[in-house]
Amino acid sequence: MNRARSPARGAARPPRVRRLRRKELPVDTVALARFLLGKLVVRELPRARLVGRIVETEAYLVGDAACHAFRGMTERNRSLFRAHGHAYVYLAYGSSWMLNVSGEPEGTGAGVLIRALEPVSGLAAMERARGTRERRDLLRGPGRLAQALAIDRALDGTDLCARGPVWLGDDGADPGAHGASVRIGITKDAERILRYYVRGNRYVSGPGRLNP
DNA sequence: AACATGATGATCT
DNA sequence: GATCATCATGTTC
Repeated sequence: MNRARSPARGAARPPRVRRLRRKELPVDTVALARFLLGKLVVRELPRARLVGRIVETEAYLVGDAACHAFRGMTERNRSLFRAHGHAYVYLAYGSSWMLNVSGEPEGTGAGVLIRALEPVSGLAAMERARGTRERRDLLRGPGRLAQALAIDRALDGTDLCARGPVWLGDDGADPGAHGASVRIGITKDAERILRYYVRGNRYVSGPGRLNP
């Protein structure tokens, strides 16, 4: 591999990452969507640890027609009803896996879609999984990040606050200023301002007009 | 029939 | 390099 392309140029060791505890997560889906900006998604693979910083999220709420749980629990959306901090992974458009974090107490269906990550470490494995070395395209977009991190249905229901194949971390980095907009790619309840992103971050997805 | 998308190619800078 | 329009895709209800 070409070490010159590593993002950790000049770093003697990777930054220390602390796993988030469930009681640290807001028990409110909107609050969680904002809280997660700047935090880390850590994917443990047999040969590598892949890490990305969350730079874009969307909240899907109780009573929200765009939320998969809107019409009640089904076999697919079951994980959305787990206690906050569990993974809900589903297939969109027949080909893209979506990673969500459940956001309410057990029995209530709502969650946060992780829409984009900034690459932090494990870039070589991400490049292999994505079939490109274009850094900006590795994790920008919910389907791309799932592909880069080898996230699929096998991870649905995973406790993201426990030791396991994928979890949420914090390295103490300043999350930076947040922006908000309508959500991307939906038709129902499309006017609600429930998308959050890190202002000025190059790895945020979506059209420029939504990222002022 | 709808759908929480991405790759591609055209066009502009 | 950025942005935009187009369409392939197959699960889910």
